[in-house]
Amino acid sequence: MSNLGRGAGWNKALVNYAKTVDPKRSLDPSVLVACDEKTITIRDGYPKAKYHYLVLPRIPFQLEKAAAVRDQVHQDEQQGSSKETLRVSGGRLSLGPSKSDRIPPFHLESLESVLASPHCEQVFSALRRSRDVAVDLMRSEMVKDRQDGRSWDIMSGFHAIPSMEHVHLHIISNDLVSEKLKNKKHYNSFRPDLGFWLPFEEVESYVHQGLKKLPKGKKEYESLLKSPLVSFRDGSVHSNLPGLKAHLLSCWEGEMSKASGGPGSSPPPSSSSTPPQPRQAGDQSRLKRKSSQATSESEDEVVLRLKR
DNA sequence: GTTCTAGAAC
DNA sequence: GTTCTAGAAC
Ligand SMILES: Nc1ncnc2c1ncn2[C@@H]1O[C@H](COP(=O)(O)O)[C@@H](O)[C@H]1O
Repeated sequence: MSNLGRGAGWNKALVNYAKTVDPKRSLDPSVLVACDEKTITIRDGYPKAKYHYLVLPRIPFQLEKAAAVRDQVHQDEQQGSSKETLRVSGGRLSLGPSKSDRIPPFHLESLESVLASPHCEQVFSALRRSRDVAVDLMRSEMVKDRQDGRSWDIMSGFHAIPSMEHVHLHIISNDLVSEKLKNKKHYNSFRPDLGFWLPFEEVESYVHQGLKKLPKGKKEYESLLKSPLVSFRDGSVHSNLPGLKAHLLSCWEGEMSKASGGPGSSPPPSSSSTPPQPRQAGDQSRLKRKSSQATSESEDEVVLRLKR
């Protein structure tokens, strides 16, 4: 388990987390945020903002039987199979969990494979539940960490083309202020207004519409990562990363110091953001300036301890 | 000379 | 994905 960052197997780290049998026992509390029957939420190992979690469907992922039959019906309809086949698969007699009641692990390899899976509704249903929990936990953590008890926008979404194996939902504070944000690809992959970042609700709506793949192709998404360094805050263009990072820090500090609507006031807990309209390079705006462990029976077992 | 980017890693 | 670092850019 030594080659986490570099070397062969670097892209398997999240699969290992997803396979954890007893996360509360075997994962360090500094890593584990929460878990339930279907998902596990961890802290991102290289956070690209002040707060950054990952929600992973667990392996094995147990299917709800009634829903699994619906999945099968849906799949059969799409494939035009006979009702005879449907009766056999849907009417199978079985008692208790069995291997055939689990999502085949390869369906969970990536966002693309989840979308293509007949079980994507169940995966997204579990992700939504855990997303909501994770956002609440992150907000609590923000409040706890600040003397003034403020919190700010939290985004949840996917990278259109992920690098790490196993589908993972990013939950990330919308500041993008982090020492670990080191290159253009990092920034553009989380820029909410570019198109590589896919808000959770957007992908969820694809699932509900029955769309089985993303609207754009791989090459198209990848080309977005090479876009110039445009601030998601005000559309300003930056000629290098250190300059952009200084700008992002000052924007966040500004947001934190401006007058608020009162004690405890914070932005609505929406997880998407509405960015400003991109501004044309060359106009007169600022350009290129140098530089508590839950007990066993709860639905969502919250592991993150919130100190008062 | 220092800062910054971007490609190799067996 | 990360780390390391050569050499481009300033
Ligand atoms: N060993 C690791 N442990 C925890 N998180 C990781 C690890 N390696 C990479 N990550 C994170 O996994 C995420 C993968 O992002 P992506 O595949 O681009 O959606 C990134 O945010 C990384 O910081």
